[in-house]
Amino acid sequence: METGTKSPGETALAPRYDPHEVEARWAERWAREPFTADPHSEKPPFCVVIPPPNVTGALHLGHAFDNTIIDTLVRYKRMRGHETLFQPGTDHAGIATQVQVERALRREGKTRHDLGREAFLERVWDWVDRYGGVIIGQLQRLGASAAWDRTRFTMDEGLSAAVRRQFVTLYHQGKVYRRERIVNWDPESQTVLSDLEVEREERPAEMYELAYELEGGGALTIATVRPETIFADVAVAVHPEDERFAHLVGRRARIPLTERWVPVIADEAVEREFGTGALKITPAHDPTDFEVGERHGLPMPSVIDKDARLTGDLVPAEFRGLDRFEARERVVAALADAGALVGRREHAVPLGFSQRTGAAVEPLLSLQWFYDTDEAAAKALARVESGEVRFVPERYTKVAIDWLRNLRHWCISRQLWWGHRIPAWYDADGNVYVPPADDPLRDPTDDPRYAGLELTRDPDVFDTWFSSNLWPFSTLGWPDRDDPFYRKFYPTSVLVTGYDILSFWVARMQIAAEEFTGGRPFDTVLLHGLVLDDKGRKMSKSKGTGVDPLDVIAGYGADALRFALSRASTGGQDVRWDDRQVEMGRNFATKLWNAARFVTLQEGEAAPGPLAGSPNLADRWLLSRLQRAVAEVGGALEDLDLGAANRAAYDFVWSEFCDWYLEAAKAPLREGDPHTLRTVRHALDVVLRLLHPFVPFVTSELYAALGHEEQVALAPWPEADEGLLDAAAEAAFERVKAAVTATRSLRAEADLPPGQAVDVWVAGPGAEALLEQRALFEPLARAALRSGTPAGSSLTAAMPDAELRLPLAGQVDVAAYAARQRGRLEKARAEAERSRKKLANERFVSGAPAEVVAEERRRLDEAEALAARLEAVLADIG
RNA sequence: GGGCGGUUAGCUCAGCGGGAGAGCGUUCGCCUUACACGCGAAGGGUCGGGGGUUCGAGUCCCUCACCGCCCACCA
Repeated sequence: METGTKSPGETALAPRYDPHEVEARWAERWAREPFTADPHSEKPPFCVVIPPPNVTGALHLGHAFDNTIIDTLVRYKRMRGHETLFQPGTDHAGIATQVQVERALRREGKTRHDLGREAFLERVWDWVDRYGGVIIGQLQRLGASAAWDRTRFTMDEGLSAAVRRQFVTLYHQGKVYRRERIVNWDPESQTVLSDLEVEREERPAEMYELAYELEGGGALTIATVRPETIFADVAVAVHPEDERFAHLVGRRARIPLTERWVPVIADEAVEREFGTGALKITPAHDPTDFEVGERHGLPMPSVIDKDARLTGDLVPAEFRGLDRFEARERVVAALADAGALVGRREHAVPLGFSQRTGAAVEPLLSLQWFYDTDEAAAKALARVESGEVRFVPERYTKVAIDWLRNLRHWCISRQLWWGHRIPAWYDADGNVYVPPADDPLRDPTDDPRYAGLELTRDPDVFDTWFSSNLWPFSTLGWPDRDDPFYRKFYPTSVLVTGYDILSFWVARMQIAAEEFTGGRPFDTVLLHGLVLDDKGRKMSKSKGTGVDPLDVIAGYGADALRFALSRASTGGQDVRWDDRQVEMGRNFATKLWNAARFVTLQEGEAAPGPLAGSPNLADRWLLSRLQRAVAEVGGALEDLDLGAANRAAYDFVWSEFCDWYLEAAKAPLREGDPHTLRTVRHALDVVLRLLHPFVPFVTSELYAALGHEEQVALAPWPEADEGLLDAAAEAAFERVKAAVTATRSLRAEADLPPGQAVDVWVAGPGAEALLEQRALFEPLARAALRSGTPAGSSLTAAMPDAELRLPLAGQVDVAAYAARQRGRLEKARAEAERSRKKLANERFVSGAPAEVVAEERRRLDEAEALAARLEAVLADIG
């Protein structure tokens, strides 16, 4: 590739960095030559599967967050010598995709029923073909170093077969069963939903008190928020220990507006304190009532249909066919007329709404497929409790445990067309036929044993999550356990996702892994927060509060976006969107570009031989600091703390490498110092590798510009070299830095133009050491360093071991200067006083660690020396 | 009703047991031949309130307040 063959001097780096051209070029390369994984490699594996985005969706910030974190880790591990597999792919997203296509159809004035199942599915597949590649391209633009040659889709042949095997196996194990139970019905999308797909929200409503006439006289008043369902009542319940009603249990009550008499029963589910203490039991339309009905063996008539309208013979003709909300008003009016309505008041009730359509969910009795996950969940739970599966941040361990403990049977069938069709067939009598366990792909209609039977296939499909739960192993070749990828990369290393789908996806993957792989699907779960809008609310497309990552990339570049996201990933905290963080990333990429540009502009021969022992203090300081930075960044990445890694890398590169080292290197480089040239080039090389996981594009371009044939993504992570650590050089350089900073302050206080040549006089015990580093000091301070004290008046900067004096020239605001010095003196005195007090405390001296006490003594000395010098300075001013 | 997170400089956030940091913004200087998406200097915080543990507490414990999220079958 042409970008890989440039050598320094061959093509100068552009004076201004343009991320768009550079990023587009590298993204295109990584798409064309993906980072393939070798399952036969001897290297240790590191595998992360992408949380599969909706195949027809567009990249949003949640995806950008997932993939930035994943890719940063994967790039790091790759450089660290792991065989990495970033497994990409997409999800068919059953209900979401079907709703999209139905919406498009509606614009043509059609419904899916006008087309019929087959034609509709063709439309969906067209849709997938048309939009299906879009999000993959967007992920590539983000710089995801995934194995694009292995891209999977949950409706692929292989993955579909895996889903089918899952169902068939579970069916024959008796864990999957078909039953009539109360379910969450979405009347808008006309399908059942799992409990997780229902969002609870409190809504203002009314609670009605209704009097049920008792057999033999009197009445029992019950409380309800759903008076329109009274026609499906099969009992009235009170608490077994409620003496107010004990005598009524066993008698019968008449449902108002009807002539039906139902028993008064006693059940613990009734709250004595709530409402009137009596409850109507409507098993077909309330989950609690359903359980009560089961306990008491009550009939379960339904009066609401799948369009949420009142239906059936039990409903008086005048209400039949009415929508549930309209019916409520009419029934309430009728109840009032009949004198049965004895009270009504405002009462907030938690209502269920479909996560997808927003429609109010209707609890209905319905025949559906359920999955009993208890056994597998218990195994998964044990692995979480033992720490075999680790959660980061750790607090989510408890959330995961709670969730695995309190699982209810999962409704896996959906009345949709788009998805994996349930491989179950029925005969005329309703008997179920499922493929044999050892041949799950064989339809019962092709099974000679059932020849002659009239079998119809279940029209329903599976919940989307009933395929994505297999993702960590279905993408690696399962059910073929001999697939080299499955053998090499399973279980996967880290699962990265937002905490909001912990229960939807993470727990279900663990359960599926227990069922089919007999173990954990991943070692570690790294959960990140949600990206919130600038006001701290969840981003929402419908409210228009969303930020489009593609706009961000267009405006600032993908490196900038990645920088902002990795920096923001601390402790699973939510991220409030802030353009300034992205700007920071853009500026950083540009800074790096310019630093590299400076380095590549240096001509000459670098010194050969080892780096250690450079005669130049700045070189030794930088090499030592570089070691620490590499260790810190690597350590933070090993801890999965990307925010800390990002900060450490940023701080080192900007504040130390650029601000101090490159500035300090300028003078030696001007004189052709081969040691400094070598150090500068080496340091840049290391810096590019250090930063590559965070800002892959700009580092790739620059690394190539340094003349490397191999791309930086495949270069080794910087080697730790303890021999380059040099505490003495660090301390000595810090003293020079302090003197330079003090001199610059003097300059600013004296209001001297930066161009003006000045002398600075140094006196005191530290003078000698500074004079030795004159060559380093002078260009940084832009001042000539002289020994001793100047004649005439001067501004003085006091350091603990020396004074720096700048001769006064012209008018200076001495009063303001003196005030500042007094402020410093006060501060120094206060610090000295604090240290003195502390050291006078016997319990501190004996109780605290020796090095802390020693540090305190050092501080005291320093503060006292500084105070003394400041006093002298102030005395001079008068 | 349970559980969790947050409250640190004007803004957005790091720091989570040894004397408060960053970016942006503000003030003052600078086109100092890598970089004005920049350089230098400066100002700015009793780390939400109260109590406790400790030689020492943004940092650990308790408590209160406010903001936010998750879970939950009082109709």
